[in-house]
Amino acid sequence: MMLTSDNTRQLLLQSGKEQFLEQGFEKASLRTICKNAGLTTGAFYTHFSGKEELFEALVEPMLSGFGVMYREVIAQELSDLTTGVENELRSITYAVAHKDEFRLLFNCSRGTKYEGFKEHLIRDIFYPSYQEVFDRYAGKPVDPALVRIILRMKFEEYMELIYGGYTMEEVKRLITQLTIFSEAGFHALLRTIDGETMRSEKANAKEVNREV
Amino acid sequence: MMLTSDNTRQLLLQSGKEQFLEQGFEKASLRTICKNAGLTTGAFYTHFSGKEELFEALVEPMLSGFGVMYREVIAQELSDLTTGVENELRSITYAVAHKDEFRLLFNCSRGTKYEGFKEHLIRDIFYPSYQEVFDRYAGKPVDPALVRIILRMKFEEYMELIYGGYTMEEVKRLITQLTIFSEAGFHALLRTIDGETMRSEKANAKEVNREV
Amino acid sequence: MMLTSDNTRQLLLQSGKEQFLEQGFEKASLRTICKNAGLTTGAFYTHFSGKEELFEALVEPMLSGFGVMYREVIAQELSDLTTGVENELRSITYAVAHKDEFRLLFNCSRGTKYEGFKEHLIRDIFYPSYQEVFDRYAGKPVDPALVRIILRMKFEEYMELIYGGYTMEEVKRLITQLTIFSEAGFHALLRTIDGETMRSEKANAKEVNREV
Amino acid sequence: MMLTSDNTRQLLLQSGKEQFLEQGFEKASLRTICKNAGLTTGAFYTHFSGKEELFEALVEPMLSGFGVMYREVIAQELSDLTTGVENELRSITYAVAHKDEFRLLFNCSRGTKYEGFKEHLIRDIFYPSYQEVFDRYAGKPVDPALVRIILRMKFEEYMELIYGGYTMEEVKRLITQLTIFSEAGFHALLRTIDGETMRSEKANAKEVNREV
DNA sequence: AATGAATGAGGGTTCATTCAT
DNA sequence: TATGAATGAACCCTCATTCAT
Repeated sequence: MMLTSDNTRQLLLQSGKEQFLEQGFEKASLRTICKNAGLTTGAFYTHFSGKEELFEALVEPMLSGFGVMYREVIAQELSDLTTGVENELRSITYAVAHKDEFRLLFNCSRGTKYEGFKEHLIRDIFYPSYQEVFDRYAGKPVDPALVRIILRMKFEEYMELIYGGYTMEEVKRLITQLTIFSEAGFHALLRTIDGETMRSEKANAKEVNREV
Repeated sequence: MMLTSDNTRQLLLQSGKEQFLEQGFEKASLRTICKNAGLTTGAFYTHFSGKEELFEALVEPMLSGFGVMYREVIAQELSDLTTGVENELRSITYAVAHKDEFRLLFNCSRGTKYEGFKEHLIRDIFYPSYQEVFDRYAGKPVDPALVRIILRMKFEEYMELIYGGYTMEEVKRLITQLTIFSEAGFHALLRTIDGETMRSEKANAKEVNREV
Repeated sequence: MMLTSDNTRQLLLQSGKEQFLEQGFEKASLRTICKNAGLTTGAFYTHFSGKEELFEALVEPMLSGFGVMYREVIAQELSDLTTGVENELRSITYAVAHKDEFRLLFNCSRGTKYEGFKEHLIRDIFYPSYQEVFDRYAGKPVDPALVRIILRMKFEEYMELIYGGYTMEEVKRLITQLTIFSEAGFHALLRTIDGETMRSEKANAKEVNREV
Repeated sequence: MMLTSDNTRQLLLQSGKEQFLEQGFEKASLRTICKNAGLTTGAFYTHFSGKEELFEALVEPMLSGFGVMYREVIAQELSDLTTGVENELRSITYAVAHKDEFRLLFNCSRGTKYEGFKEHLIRDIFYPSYQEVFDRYAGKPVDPALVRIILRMKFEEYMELIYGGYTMEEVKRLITQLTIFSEAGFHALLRTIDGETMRSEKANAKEVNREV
């Protein structure tokens, strides 16, 4: 009977995920979710306190898992600036494994407490560490506007890698290439900003290649 | 007076815009929109045929204006590959002037015929010309996956430029810097892909700077 | 200007007739009626006090005309029992000339004070005189149930003659034939009821033919 | 309990029937129907998918029952021309038992898919077989206009028998008498049309009586 | 005589949630 | 655990009518 209960809960989670992905949280009908799960609306409330709790139950495990992973990644990122590709690959692998939940979080959460989570993530979680990494990497404070923009671009890069339907090999190759892209770009930027444009091209160019 | 009618329409558009931005199209209540405009729900239908028409009236003028501008920009882009910065600036300036409407279109249109417009824009409008520009620029076919990703990054760059609250001077500076970023990145990418990584660093590095 | 006014009124009457015939009184929309007449809803109220008055204005002239005619017909019917065909033809001719209005009255008046008019007409207007004619014709009281039924049948006969799309010649022929039908039927009925079934067939049969 | 559910459905059917009969389908208010049934409007949708389904639930069982019966009746009618009275009695008995539903169908169905059902019934269902019966009975093609009219008269005869509030004995007697009426009338009509008016009165008159 | 914006009530329907069973 | 009937508020929308202009 424990099994039945768990099973029912799983059915509801699955059906809820489908509806939320398809319709968004607000438009998704609890009736439809229950019907597709082969249950009545009444039964739903045995397992969840309401529509929002169902959404939370879908998203929360992924979120805490992501939090654990992210803390490890950022620690390593700060201790060793050359671990970029592996860390990114690790993040993406996690995200691909939780594709649907990420989509729920980013695209289907209007009306839940996770509405605006993407902005929160970027501004309050990613940005501070990103700024720190950039500052260290550049050896001096980098324009926050540039960091913000490049962070958002990186975020979008991830999104396409996650949802583009690529194999993990393709993802790995693309990450490698995009790291070349980003780091070469960043270096060129630093040179320009420093007014060092005409200086030490060789060294910089070599560095780019070495890092990739 | 004549003004009353126009005025009411404006009040509804304003109130609608606020509600749609705040709640999204589906969740936004026509009652609330009307109440905030100081009207009964019945009065609404003197001015609009329904909720969706109100949304369209908010978004359509911006869209056709954008279409006109985009056709000009892309024509120039194809005829002269070095006009990037000005064209981008022009696009962004337009978008900043229609901030709210763009946000309606991209973030608040679920349930309207504009749902999925962002994907349509990227995939069907921007991507083909973007691929063409990249192919010409590289002098050979570029991996579509890379183009897609870089396009999405560019798109996100725009988003931050539009919504980051920057002055136009800041935007101009940032675009210039980000063009350096992108083009340097792209060149580095081409070199890598060509297997030319170890060769002629100087020439390439110079080229990057010349073009920007 | 008097002409303009009359004209507008006529436009509204025409448009109203069409809508009432098509949708019935209740479902017919005053907005649509006005729009089809090329007017605003406000203008309507210059000419009519409301939706129901428009309906009345369509039906009332025909009704009083019919009342005048009917009183003449019934007077003659009572004074000369053999004038049936001419009287029927006269009634039908009138009805055909006011087809639409009759249809409004009988089929489209739900929600107006004319709802139930057909029942009123049959029960309170036609039935009493019909019973009287039958009683006189039979020379003794005829079963009211039979009179009611035959009256309703006759009424339906009229409906088909009016709305069947026949020419006036066809109508005339059909009335003549149906009079044979009705009178032969009625005579047979009287004989049966009288228990005179086996008697004086010849006389009765002759009488039938003579009367037609 | 189980009864509660069925009970509620019955309450809604009853209340719906009353409102539909009183106001017609379109004007009848679902809110009123529910209120009279002692329910909220929301509860209604547990039992019916909408207003029209409630109407259908009232009318459909009667319709299919009538269809079954009618097919039997018409089969017998075609195989044995003298079974008229019993068949009519059977039809009327059925109709009397479903008085309200017939009225819903014929007088209260505007706005439903049953709108125009009476015309359909007369034109497409009854008329063809009626014409056939008449043609066989006469031994030659009978003027369709006459058949149409007499059919409509017969239909109206039924209406009065159903709604006149007669006992079944009265109905039986009236049908018998009206069969005499109709058949005598029809025979007279045939004689006239044949131009045999002056000939063989005796034979015809006898035939009439024999058949009735 | 005509406009058309505005009213306010009501339309059918859907919703997340509750609760007796 | 699960049912599903019931709630009551809210949804978008349409209506006949009014009235300042």
